[in-house]
Amino acid sequence: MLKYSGQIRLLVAVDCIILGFDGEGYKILLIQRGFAPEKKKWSLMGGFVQPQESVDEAASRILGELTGLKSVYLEQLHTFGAPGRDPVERTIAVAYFALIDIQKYEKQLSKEYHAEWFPLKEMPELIFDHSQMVEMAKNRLRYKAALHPILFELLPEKFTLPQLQALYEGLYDTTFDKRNFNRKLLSTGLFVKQKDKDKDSSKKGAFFFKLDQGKYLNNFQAFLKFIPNPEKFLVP
Amino acid sequence: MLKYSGQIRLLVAVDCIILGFDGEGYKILLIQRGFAPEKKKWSLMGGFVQPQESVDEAASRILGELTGLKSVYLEQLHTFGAPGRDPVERTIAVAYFALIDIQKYEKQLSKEYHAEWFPLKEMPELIFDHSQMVEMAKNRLRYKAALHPILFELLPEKFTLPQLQALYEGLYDTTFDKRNFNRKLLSTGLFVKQKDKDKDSSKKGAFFFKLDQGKYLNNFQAFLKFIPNPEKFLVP
DNA sequence: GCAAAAGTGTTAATCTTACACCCATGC
DNA sequence: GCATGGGTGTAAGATTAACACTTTTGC
Repeated sequence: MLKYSGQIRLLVAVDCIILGFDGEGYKILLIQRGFAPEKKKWSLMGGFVQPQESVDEAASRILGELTGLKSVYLEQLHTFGAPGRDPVERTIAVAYFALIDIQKYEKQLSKEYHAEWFPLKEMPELIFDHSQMVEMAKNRLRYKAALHPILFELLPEKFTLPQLQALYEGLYDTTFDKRNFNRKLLSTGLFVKQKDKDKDSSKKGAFFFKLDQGKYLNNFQAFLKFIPNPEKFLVP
Repeated sequence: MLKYSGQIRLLVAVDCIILGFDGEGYKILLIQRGFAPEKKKWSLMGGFVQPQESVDEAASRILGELTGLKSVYLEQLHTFGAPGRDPVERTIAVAYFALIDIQKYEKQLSKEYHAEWFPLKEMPELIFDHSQMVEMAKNRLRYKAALHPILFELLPEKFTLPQLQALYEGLYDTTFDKRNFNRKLLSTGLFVKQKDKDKDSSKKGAFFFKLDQGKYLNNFQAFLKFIPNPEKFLVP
């Protein structure tokens, strides 16, 4: 089935930037590369696109192999195609980023790949152009989260307002006024207050909220200003 | 230099969505495919990534071959990788979109490809998944133009406020109040009023403006709300 | 002199921000 | 009883949106 003669064919890989939140801060899931070159160095989880699967399917498959997760938020980020980016052989990398709730899935991580969660701020040096991919994923997430309710992909079903605020503050590495923050978030109407409280992180306890799933799915495209002064934080 | 054994290699193509504005409306530059399958059907300008060039370079090269243009706004859009998208042979397509000022460059179009500008709203059926690519490019442009001063890539050096308004109204297929529109745009401080007027499109004539290049380059990332109620128009 | 398009200000409503105190509880 | 973190309201300022008339000039 090779019919465009005279053209070269290239390896096409998928690399996944897997970001998580554990209630404390952002983490990234990395694997220790098991083969040369750069053996033992840390790397994004990746793999080659197979003959019968789409690139999107390859990304899902690779994410599933590492974490056992299906139906995780997964979005194509960017394609990296410099000729020398993989020294072994020219490879085009399509980068995807995934958002997962670490607490929910921690135990499902495959042992096979020596995967480890790193605090995003203490990420080790990565192979090839993977650091650049992570940087781009961070920017994309900041951009998107300023406008769309995407960060809920990182939270458990039930969450508290202080947790939510920590999630936003961690992403933008800043602090927000909790009165204004709560008012803005609640005004979206996306949340349903629960009767029970999270008593783990304070004496008084903070009420749990759940997403109103119907509104969430219908309002994802809603263009909301979740953070003040977005221009300070965003890179287009 | 084939060292990742056992993996298949794929054709990697670049397809360019070339959008222009001619003072009247948005246009898209298409070529008539010169070979089977789908010969004579309309198509985006594309080509294969060559051994020594990056994917970005391939996009620039392909754009240059068709239009003779260098230093045009060109941004990677998305990678399309379904197995059957090109019936001839499996090909991964990295789509880019370009913005150009038609009036400036009209005459440089290469004859070689039977290229033609179509009003974006009267675009013919395209081969493969190219229509989907165009749809995505439109959404991306709408999204980006609502927040960043990107549409100036479509205008000549000197432009008038009514032209600018037509540019925005055309993109969102709506109308804006000209008092509010002018005030909002001018409040960005990105424009320098000229002494001369454009007398072609009205009797009274409209003053020309130029971009303040310094501010434009420094403020591109500025996060401005160029259109009211963006949530009505945007798809994330 | 009139048709056609350019240009210009004000007001009301809404949204955003800054800011400080009380509440509930575990220890 | 006190330390810790959760929860709430208001007022001033800024921004946005709605709205109509005058100006210029080519014909």
